[in-house]
Amino acid sequence: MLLRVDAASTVPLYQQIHDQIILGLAGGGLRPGETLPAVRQLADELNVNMLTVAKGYNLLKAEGYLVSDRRQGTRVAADFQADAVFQQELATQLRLLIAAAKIRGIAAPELQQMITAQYQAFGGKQHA
Amino acid sequence: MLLRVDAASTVPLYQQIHDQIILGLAGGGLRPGETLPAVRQLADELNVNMLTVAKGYNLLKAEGYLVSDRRQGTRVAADFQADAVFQQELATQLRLLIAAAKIRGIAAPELQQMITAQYQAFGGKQHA
DNA sequence: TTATTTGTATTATATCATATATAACAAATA
DNA sequence: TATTTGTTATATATGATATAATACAAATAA
Repeated sequence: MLLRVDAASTVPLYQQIHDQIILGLAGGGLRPGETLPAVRQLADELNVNMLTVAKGYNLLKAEGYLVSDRRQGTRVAADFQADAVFQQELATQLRLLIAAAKIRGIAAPELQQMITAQYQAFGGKQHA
Repeated sequence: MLLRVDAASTVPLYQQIHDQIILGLAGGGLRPGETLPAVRQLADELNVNMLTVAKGYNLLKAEGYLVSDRRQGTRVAADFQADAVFQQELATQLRLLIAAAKIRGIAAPELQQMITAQYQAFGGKQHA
């Protein structure tokens, strides 16, 4: 899976790494059990510091997407469910997006169709 | 419309002000043409600095939600459409949310129902 | 006129997040 | 033994965030 970062973006580098791995998991470019690049290797590829990659990995580990040990490096977790914390986060972030869309005249069906399209773009069968 | 901020949150104060005004617009607690509190007054109510409120207002003005002049203070704009910049932002942010939901086993219909519920929670008729 | 209120601008300061650089450590492997 | 893994530690630099204290221009109200 190919990762890229934009140093000029206002989005922190570790957050960009985090987000792209989430997108990779949804799209099937990363699968449960698969090993990710070592922090030093990915840092070298992206021209960022080792600790920046580690910060992105650690965030994903705290969320349950990745696991690490000193034998096999960092791997995708076997499975991850939607716990209460995630449900709450999702609802909060979705509410703000919906509010902005609604006041700009975007109705519910239009937003729902965007969801349908995005789900199909990710593909239907991959991942845990 | 009542605003509150949480100084302990990781979300910047000016961003909290920004987000709550968006939610207020969607819910009808704020209407087109309505005057907002003066920066000094709101700063006093929230116990934050005047410039922090101004930063939140300025962000909303840059997005087209508010307008200011030195006569009548800061008011809600008459109308605001969904331009290309907004559409792009919406799609990007929605994609990340959908990716996270999908890999946690949340299917499209569940997400779409959340949208239906949130739209109804905001109410159907208000605002431009 | 004078005083007040509005958003805005300026200058200074403090703190935290972000990011880097460098080095070292423990655990496992080749 | 040497290498690779994630991890930890220390130090440093920069930008974002937030505050403080003034001041200004424009409009309004007394």
